[in-house]
Amino acid sequence: MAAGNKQKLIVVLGPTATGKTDLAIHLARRFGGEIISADSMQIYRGLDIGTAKATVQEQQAAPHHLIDICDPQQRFSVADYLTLAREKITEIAGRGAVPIIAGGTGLYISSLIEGIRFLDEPADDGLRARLAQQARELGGEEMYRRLEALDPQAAAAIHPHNEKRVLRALELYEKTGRTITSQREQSRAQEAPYNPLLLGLNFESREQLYQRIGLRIDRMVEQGVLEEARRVYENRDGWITAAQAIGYKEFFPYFEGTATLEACVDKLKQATRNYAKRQLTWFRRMERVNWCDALCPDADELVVRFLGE
RNA sequence: GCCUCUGUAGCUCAGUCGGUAGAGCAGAGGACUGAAAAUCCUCGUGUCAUUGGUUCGAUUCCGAUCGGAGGCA
Repeated sequence: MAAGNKQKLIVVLGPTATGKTDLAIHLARRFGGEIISADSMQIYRGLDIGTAKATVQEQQAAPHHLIDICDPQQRFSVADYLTLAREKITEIAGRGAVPIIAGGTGLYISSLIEGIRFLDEPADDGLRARLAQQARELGGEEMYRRLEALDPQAAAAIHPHNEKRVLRALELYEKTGRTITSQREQSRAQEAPYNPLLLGLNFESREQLYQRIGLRIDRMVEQGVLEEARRVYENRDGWITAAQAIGYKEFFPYFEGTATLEACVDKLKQATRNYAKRQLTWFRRMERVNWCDALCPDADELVVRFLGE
C-alpha cells in the first residue's frame, strides 16, 4: 500500500478558539513532534494578541515553525505557504521528528495535504490593481462577461458578484495565458503526497463555541489588543493583509471616533463567530477528519495507532 | 395629572389608501486553487402589544387598557 511509504503528518484543525495550539503542543511534547503553523495571519511579526499566536513560553515548550516569518507590509500567498511548509516537513522528518500541522486556514491545509502545485509565477500587484481599476470603471458585469468568453467553465463556477474571484481568474489569464480551469487541472497532484492524520477540534454545541470565542476576546482586550490594533490602523494602507485580520479592523471605528469601544468589542466577537462558522464549512467537507470534542481525549490514542502503523 | 409620539421577525425599522406583511443586521446552511481571518451564494409565518367596536373582512380605522419616549405642569 502506497500510503505506507508516505511521510506521516499530524494535522490539528478546527475553528478558532477550540484549543488547537494547546493540543498541538501537547502532541509535540508527547510524541517528539514539531509544529508547523497553518495560519495566514500568524506568519506576520507584531500581530500577536489579535491572532492568538502561541505565546513565547508556549513556543518554547515545543518547536514552532512558520510563525513570525513576514513583516506586515509583505505579501504572502498560499503558494508561498506551500513552498515553505513542504521544506519544513522535509527538514523535520530529516531530524526524525513528527511534523504537526496546526492551524485554522482551510485553504492552506487542504492545498498542502492534497499536494497542489502552483506555477512558479508570483502574483502581480500592478496587474491586479489595473484590473480592479477596470472593474470600477466598467462594472463587475463586464468583467464577468470577459471571463465567460475566456473560460466558460470557470465562469459557471464563480458567482458574478464574486469580483475578487472573477478578477483573479482574469489576472491569471493575462499573466500566464492560461485559464484558471486549466491551472486547476494542472496544479492538482495525481496522488496525495502525505499520509495525514486529521484531528478536527470542535465543541459539542455551537453555543459552547461562541461562548469560548467571547471569553477569548475579552482576554485579548485585557492583554492589550487595542495597542496592536492601533498600530495596524496607522499602517492600514501598507499592511494590506493585516488590515483585514479579524481583531484589528473592528476597532477602526473606535479610533475614528464613530463607535464606542464596547460596540467594537461586540462587533469583533460577532465577526469571530462568523469566521468560525466559515471555518467549519471548510473543514466539514474535508474527508477523513477525526472530529473530537475540544479537549480531544482520544487524540493520544489515535496518534499512537497512527504512528505505529 | 394633561398633551404628543410610539409598540410589526432575536435586534433596528419599513409597510399594508382595510383583503393576515418585508428589508438590513443577527442566526442557519453552502462555496472556495496565488489577499483566504478575504470574497461570495442560499434560507424570513411573525398571537403586526392586549382588548372591545365598526366592517363581509382589521395588523391597518375608532375606543379602552398595559408598556416605552418626549413635552407641559
